[in-house]
Amino acid sequence: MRSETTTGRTFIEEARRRQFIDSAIETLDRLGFSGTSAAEVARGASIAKSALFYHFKNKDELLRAVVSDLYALAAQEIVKDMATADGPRQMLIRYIRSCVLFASAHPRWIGAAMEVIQNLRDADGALVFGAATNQPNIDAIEQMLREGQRSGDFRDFATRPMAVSIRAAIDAAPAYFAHEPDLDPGAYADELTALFDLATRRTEAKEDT
Amino acid sequence: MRSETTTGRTFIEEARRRQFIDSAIETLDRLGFSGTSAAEVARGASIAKSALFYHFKNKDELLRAVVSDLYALAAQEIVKDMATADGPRQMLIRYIRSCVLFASAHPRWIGAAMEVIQNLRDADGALVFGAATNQPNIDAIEQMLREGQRSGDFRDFATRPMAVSIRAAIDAAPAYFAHEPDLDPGAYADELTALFDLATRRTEAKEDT
Amino acid sequence: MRSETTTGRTFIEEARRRQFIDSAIETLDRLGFSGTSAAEVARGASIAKSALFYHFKNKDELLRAVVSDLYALAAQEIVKDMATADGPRQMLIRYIRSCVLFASAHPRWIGAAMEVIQNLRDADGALVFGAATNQPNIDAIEQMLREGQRSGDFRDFATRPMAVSIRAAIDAAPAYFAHEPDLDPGAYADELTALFDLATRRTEAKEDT
Amino acid sequence: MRSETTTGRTFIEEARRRQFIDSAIETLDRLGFSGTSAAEVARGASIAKSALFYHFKNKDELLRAVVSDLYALAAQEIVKDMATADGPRQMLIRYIRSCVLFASAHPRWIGAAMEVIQNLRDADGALVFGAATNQPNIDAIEQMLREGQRSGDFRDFATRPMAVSIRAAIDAAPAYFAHEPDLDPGAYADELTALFDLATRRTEAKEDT
DNA sequence: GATGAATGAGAGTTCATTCAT
DNA sequence: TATGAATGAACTCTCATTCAT
Repeated sequence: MRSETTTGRTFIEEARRRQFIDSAIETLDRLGFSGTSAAEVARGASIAKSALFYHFKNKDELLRAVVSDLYALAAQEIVKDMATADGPRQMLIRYIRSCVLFASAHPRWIGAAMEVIQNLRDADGALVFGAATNQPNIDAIEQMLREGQRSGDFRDFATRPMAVSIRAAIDAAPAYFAHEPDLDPGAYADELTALFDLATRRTEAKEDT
Repeated sequence: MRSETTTGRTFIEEARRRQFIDSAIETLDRLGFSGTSAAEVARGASIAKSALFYHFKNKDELLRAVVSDLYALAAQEIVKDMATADGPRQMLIRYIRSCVLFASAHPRWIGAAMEVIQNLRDADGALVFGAATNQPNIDAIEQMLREGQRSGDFRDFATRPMAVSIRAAIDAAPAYFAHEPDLDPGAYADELTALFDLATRRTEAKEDT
Repeated sequence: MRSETTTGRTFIEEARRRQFIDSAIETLDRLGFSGTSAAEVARGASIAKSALFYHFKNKDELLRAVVSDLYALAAQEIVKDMATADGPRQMLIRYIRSCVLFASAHPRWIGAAMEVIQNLRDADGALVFGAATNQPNIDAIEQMLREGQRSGDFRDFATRPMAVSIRAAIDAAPAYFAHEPDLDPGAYADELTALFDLATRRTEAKEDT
Repeated sequence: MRSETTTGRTFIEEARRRQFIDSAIETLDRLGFSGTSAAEVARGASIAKSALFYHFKNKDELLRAVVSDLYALAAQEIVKDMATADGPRQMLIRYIRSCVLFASAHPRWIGAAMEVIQNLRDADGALVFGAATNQPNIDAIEQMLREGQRSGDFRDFATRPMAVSIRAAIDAAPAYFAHEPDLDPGAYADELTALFDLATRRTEAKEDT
């Protein structure tokens, strides 16, 4: 009977969740994972601490939401960017560029998410967003790379170390954007794409850009 | 009259410090930064918790020791490895190779140190091992790169993004060594050196952008 | 909308604060300053120890409240008593009498407050209620004495040692009331007023009470 | 066989005890009772902490020694001063004067002893130097007062409150000497003796109650 | 005699979470 | 829905004391 979004939550409910998530992002960025207490998040949102546990089952669920909301947004934007890419080299270039520009658009959110990814653990001490979380990203890159090797666009290299390095280079970018806001993200993306294009392409035929 | 090491500590004192540091490394690796309580570290070392505070002024000092002991060892080994390198390209290759092999020799220690570096904060909430800690590494890489550009061995690229990416690729390695112990570190190093050699060198007899 | 007292606290908040303060007084009286742990105070109030830190920022604030609440009450009562005093001699007599009777009404509270005053130190090791706390009392007495000397009611003596001794005699009283509950406070006050009246008054004219 | 003092301790033993006691006095004066840890006392004496427990059964015994050594010295000096006093009035005056001058000679030691007297408690929470410690002093004063009343030198007053007040006035002096080193102790003593002489003596040629 | 090393008990404080209102 | 109040578990750290050397 009452107005609901597609998530099955009321608008007000949705609004409160966003308030808490936004405050969590800001707090994670400012004070880090272990400085991010429920009290601090609630204070930042100007809502009572106990309300947090009405909207989220527990603190972990809030932190997970910080990560998953970001992932959803990133996936959507990056997929859109890559839709029109043509050929393995362009796909890789588009992927790197898209990731870097996304990072430059949300440096603090990404920083916050990284705090959670690197620190949030379950009762056994295992990382909640462990290797399994980044693995799909790396797998996707590896698939692009193997595709390019099969098509002859890429030289013959071990795909795993290359994929890991590409992902690492992308993940290193947001820290720079966060602390050096004058950096030109486009130029930064250009450098990264050039780097990995040179590192991956087949070198025989030499008349490319 | 009493036997002392070069640090001004007795042997037994030195031994206890190592016990605690080793236990801290193991705990950081297993439970992460926020799971690493003084009680857990002491339990791992089978020594009373209060003894920890006899050997270290406080918990932070123990954690700092985890990092600084590693840094001291790494610097020593890497400098030794690079001593005989000849020319910019070889120097970069040696550097990367040396770092990767060092990482493969101490993956858990490095993982533990990273937990501390990314999480340990002072009373003001500022990271103790902040940007200032990794910056020297990146600066050193940048200097190598500029040297190579001046000598004509390297192509013309922005040195900062390249240095950041090199460091990121190196830092991403230990996580893999830790969880996939069958990985061949030498082969991994070969891939990385090839990657960045291709990305940096002046391409023969040609008009690169 | 919620019922509040003049302090800006809710009634229930105010009630809990009083519970803790009362328990602190009882504990200070029974076990002394260093025996008064947060755990013991909470146990005395039959409330969880952590609740203490919900109502008071820290233990020091609780202890300070023990003192300041007492001061507020004492000031109020003594000022009221002295309002109608006429002439220096009567003022001094009223002051002493009023202080002694107040002490006899709250001997344990005063003892508790003295524990705090004599022991509570800040981070630098300086007494929180240092000389500066008692000084105003002594200054007030000195002013009365000088007034009486100017008007010719009091003989010529050094005001400082006299004021210090008056205050000391008053402060010594509650310890007696605490341990000898049968003592008649009125008689005790009479003795003290006689003592200091004789010690201060001008002796020439001899037809006073 | 080895050289011993009258206390049954060797010279060196005696010397060490004094070192610890002196350091304890200094520490009590500087940091107060609860700041006076065994570690701090040992540091002040530049001796290992564990040595303290070789020379004293426990910390309490050290603190008790701070008090009892002072008492022994004080008793000796005051008795000597009073030996030649003649008549109740002179005796009281001599007593007050002697105490005040003694206080001015050892303000810090007295301050330290007071810290112990007011704070040291046994396992049950009872003051080790409780009422029972000061009582003899007060009793002695009371006896002087009663003597004077019997002989007709003193007027008729309740001896207990008077004795308590005299003792309190004496005890209040050292705090002033400690913080105002320019104060003239002789003058201070003169004021006190005048004060209590007037308060106690039979007023000439008159019909006091 | 004297020391460094070790320990258990307990200190103050924080925190995620619950619950009556 | 939202809040103030409360709690138990856990945390870092200090302390008096002991003991092998």
